[in-house]
Amino acid sequence: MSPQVSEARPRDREATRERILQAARTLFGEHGYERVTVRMIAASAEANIALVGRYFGSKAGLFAAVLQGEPDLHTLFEGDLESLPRRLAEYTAERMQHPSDSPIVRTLERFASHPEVRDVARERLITAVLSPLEARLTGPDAGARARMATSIFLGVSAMRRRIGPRTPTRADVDRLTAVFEACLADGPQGAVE
Amino acid sequence: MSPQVSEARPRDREATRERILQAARTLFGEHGYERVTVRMIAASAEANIALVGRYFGSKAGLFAAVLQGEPDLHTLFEGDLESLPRRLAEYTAERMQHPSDSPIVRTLERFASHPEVRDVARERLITAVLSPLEARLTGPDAGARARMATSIFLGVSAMRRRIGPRTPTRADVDRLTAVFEACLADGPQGAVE
DNA sequence: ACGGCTAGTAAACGAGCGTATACTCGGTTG
DNA sequence: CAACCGAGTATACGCTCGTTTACTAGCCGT
Repeated sequence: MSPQVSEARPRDREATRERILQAARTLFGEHGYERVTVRMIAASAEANIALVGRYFGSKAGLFAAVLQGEPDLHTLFEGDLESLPRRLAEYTAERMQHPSDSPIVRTLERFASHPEVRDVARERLITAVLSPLEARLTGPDAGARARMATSIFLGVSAMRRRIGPRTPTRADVDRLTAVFEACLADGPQGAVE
Repeated sequence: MSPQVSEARPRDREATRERILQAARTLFGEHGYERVTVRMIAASAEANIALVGRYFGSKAGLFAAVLQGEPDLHTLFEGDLESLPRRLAEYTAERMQHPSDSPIVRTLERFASHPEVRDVARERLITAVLSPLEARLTGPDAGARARMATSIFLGVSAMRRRIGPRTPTRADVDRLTAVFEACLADGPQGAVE
């Protein structure tokens, strides 16, 4: 028998850890925390179940590691302020089309009620989305406006996936832009009237 | 010993069924489908676990019965069209303050990925919220506008509860009103510019 | 060549889940 | 009073979960 029957993997702690992390990233983003089992992750990573506990302590620890490793959305909030609503709208629309992109956002969208997980996800949401967005805003109530925009930013796509996974049209993006303008405007009542 | 030691309940099939249904309504609304166990429901209703299966077939059947029994939101969408955005905004804001109200909405907000449950919840969401709202709209893209408004309507409060359960201020409601106006307007680009 | 460290494995643990079964017992009916 | 129907009960089944334990086997320094 030739030795490449099963293509034995070299023993590499760091590479295995990374495979598990990547599998968890994908699966958590796809199905959410509670619906993904440690066995699913291990199978997807082609690693032994026990290694998840060994390298990350627990399932919640692995989830935290996933969130830690995800890049921030800073670049989305940078650039000129005037076109920020449209950038948010386009990013939101894109997430509707390619739901497997951006596992962190999908994970945050559906992070559930597991107490252990809720706190770490909440903190991550604040540092990755809410705070950088708020930092860009001027005028009164910047915190409240950023909070509402974040809610729409994440909440819309979480719901949209449920009530009709249509690909957003140009008009949808335009409307979404108007929505973000209305909620980010620094006037006393936003874009109303 | 007086006979009221444990205040033995009279045997009443319909009353017991109703106690289970009410307990499920509350718990599902509070914690979502997956996080509520049949045992929790039975304990809360002070009924035997087996009765849940007897009266509702299964946990998913009980969930469906809860959704069936909840009243529609028709009244919210009735009335004059001009003030509809504000009514939506105020209702959304109220749900942020009193999250235990309206179990159906909370349930729909967080209905998860259980296939059995997703379909019934989706259908209920469409008939209770999306369709009546769409029926009120005129102009082109009424379906798309109603879909986006529904997404915001449910998604915002679902997210808001995560990133900061503050009671909405007057300015928040105003901003939310502007948001709904922007997304419900029948112009080509809503309220923008 | 050969211990020893360690990545990786196999298997089981205890707990909790939804569900199903066999039973008890109170109230009504003949 | 006795037979019976059905509401309510106690309990266990089969399963999956996250986690842990005891073990195997490859690589390295000497």
